[in-house]
Amino acid sequence: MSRNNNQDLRDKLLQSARELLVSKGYRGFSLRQVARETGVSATSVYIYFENKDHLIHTLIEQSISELNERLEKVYGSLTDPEERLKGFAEAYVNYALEHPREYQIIYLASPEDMTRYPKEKFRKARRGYEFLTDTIKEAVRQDIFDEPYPRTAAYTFWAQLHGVMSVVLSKRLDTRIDQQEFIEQAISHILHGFQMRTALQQKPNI
Amino acid sequence: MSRNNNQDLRDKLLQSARELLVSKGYRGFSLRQVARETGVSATSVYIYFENKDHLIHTLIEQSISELNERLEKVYGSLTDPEERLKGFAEAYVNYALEHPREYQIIYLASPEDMTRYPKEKFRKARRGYEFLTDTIKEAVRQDIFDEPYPRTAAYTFWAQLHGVMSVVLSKRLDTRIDQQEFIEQAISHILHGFQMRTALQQKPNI
Amino acid sequence: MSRNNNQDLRDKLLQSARELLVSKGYRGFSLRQVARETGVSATSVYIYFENKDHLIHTLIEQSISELNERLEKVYGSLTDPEERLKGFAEAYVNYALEHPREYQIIYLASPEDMTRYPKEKFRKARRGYEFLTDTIKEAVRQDIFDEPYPRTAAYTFWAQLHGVMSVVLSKRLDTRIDQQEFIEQAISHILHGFQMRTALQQKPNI
Amino acid sequence: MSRNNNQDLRDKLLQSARELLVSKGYRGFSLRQVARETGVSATSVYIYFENKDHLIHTLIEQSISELNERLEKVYGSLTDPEERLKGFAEAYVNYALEHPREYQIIYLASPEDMTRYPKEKFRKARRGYEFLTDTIKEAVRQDIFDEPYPRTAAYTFWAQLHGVMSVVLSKRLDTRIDQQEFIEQAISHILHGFQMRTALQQKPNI
DNA sequence: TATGAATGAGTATTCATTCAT
DNA sequence: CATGAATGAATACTCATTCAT
Repeated sequence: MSRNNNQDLRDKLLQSARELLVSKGYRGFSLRQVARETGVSATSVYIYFENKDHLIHTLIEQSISELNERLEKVYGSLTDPEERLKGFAEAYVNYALEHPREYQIIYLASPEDMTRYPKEKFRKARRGYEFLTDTIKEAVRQDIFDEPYPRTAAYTFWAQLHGVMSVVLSKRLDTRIDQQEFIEQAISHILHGFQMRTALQQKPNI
Repeated sequence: MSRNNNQDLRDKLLQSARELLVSKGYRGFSLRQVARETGVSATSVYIYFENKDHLIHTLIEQSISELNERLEKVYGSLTDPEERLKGFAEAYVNYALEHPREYQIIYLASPEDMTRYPKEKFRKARRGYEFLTDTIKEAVRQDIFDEPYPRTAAYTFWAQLHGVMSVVLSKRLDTRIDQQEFIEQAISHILHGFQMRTALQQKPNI
Repeated sequence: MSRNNNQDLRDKLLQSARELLVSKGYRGFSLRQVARETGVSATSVYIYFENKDHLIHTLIEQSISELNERLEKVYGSLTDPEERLKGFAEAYVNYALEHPREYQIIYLASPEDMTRYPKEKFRKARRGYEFLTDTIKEAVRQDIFDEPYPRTAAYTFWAQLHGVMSVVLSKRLDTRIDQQEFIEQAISHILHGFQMRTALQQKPNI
Repeated sequence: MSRNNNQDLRDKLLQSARELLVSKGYRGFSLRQVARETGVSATSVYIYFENKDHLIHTLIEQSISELNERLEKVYGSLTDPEERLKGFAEAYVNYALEHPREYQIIYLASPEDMTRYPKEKFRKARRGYEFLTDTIKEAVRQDIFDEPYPRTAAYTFWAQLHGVMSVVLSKRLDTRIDQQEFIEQAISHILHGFQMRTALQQKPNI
């Protein structure tokens, strides 16, 4: 019971933190604000989190886990490499659209900033890349793609998607452009960028 | 002479600000820090910049202008759409690599955050997109690309590149991946993503 | 015990604030000064008062309450309107003389300045006027005074007294004038100003 | 010519200062503000005024002079003591109503605050009291009033008027009270307070 | 006469964190 | 588990004033 309550408060704190972190930005974020929002004393936050960075780190980890879970689901439900890749792209985009706060938190702090916390935790984030790398490797094995460095390609894929969602969520998109259309076009471009490398290189051979 | 001195200090302040803004992030950035770093009283900053936002805005504007100039140079020196597009990508990437601080500043603040400064200035940033849009339109005219929405495609292109350089500069890249290789691969993917859309759609026709 | 300590510090802060507010004026008054004077960190003030205005407002309210209490006591202990009025004048003057700081604080900020705090609280100040108005009304009923607008007359009475004490406390009085004598004369004038209006108008009738 | 220009700028500065001083209050008042408002550099103010206090002092002196002039005019145009006193009251009130800013400036700083400037200048302010004292003395001589201490009575008169106008200008008047009515009543009370003292004391004699 | 540059001091306020309870 | 008290450090910004030009 008490366990439950504690967990509750911890979760409430994380929830408030999430909201503040993205709504008010890194600048407007403070433990005091989090405590105030949660209706608890500022000191109480320290019962659940060592310090500010620890709280933020927890937030980042949670978001990364959730995103990874989505990618894992795709990985488990599809087998064709091309379909999987498309599935990854869609899962990624949907997560960003459905949980913009959480998504943005993932990219909030770079490893550099997080001096106070172990880099080891950042490794965990790489699980998502493994699904991607694995899929690309499989595609190469099946002669669908021609990627000499699958891991590099996986990072490429991820980076391109990130760029797209980053532009969308930071509201930097030209008002004359339809968001939905933009995302679809982008995914289409990115996927075809992979497929076609093979085609391109075959072209001259013909 | 005195002119020179004044300009000097202003520039020095901007320089310090640039460094702090990216190294310490939006959080650790403060006018006092800038002043301290420049070896000048905190008050002096206000002689050259109305307030914090004004200083930051100047920084952003400078960076955007410089990047745009580079793109313009490419636009002026190349005529073939595909080559131009490649040139844009390379210019973009090179700017980001040569001036990582300036590059990151461009994406530091979203229009949302900059409440104190005119949105009109953000429009200026769009000049780069015009070069891109123009080039893609030309490619479509020459039947090289098949893009129904050139402007959307331009944003797509830009967003992908941004994602790539963002990953590079925030040091999020897996240590086992060679940065140079990663960037080249990424550019290659992005460019081919454009070219091949035509090829793809022709494929079934064969 | 701890209760006591807290209340103690709060009171000490209010005390220092009172002194500074009147001695240095609205200008020289600052929370930091208050803290310094109280021998406490500047931040500590914010534990007891939301902000500067809140502290000042508390000060004003306290003074008004105390003055009103004195008037109420007079109201309760005397019944004859003329004697009551004289009692009011004396109570008012004595309060100003005994608690010059508190008295001056009452008139420090006009409703205009206090933008951050509810006007509703200013209404509280009017309780004193009610005693006056009531007394004048009673005098009119008893045919002692001939005041067509008792409320207006109450404000008149109050304003005249305020002018007198204001001159005394701001040390604007000519050095050749005895303060005690000045106050007595003034009260006498003010009271007779009320009584005599009736007399004056009766005169011609004779 | 240049003389003229200089005088112009000095006057403009005083004008801006007057406006700021009362509109924004003592707190919002600053030399920089004055300079800004006048469209001149902050440093320029120091050409015409030694420092902030000197500027403010000049303002106070000017206002006092103007008020005294009005009283002097009344003194010169009326001879009957009672009429003169009434004339003084009306002149005083009218000046406060027509030039609220200037009027309030007179009472802005008490001698205590003006540490940086000679008390001697405050003596000048007393000229107004002399007209009053003189008039009361004359009334006593003509057996109209019975004031043992004419100078004290003069200060009494002045203080009451000040209280009245102070309440009006600081907007402390109850909204249900008509300002015009209030002022008239107040003047009437104050004047009768003088007249009637004689009457009162005669009364018992009858 | 007028100004731009520069500064030290000061202001309100917020924050992360510690400590005793 | 939870909190109130307390603080040192920091921040943006404003100001009065001086100085060299």
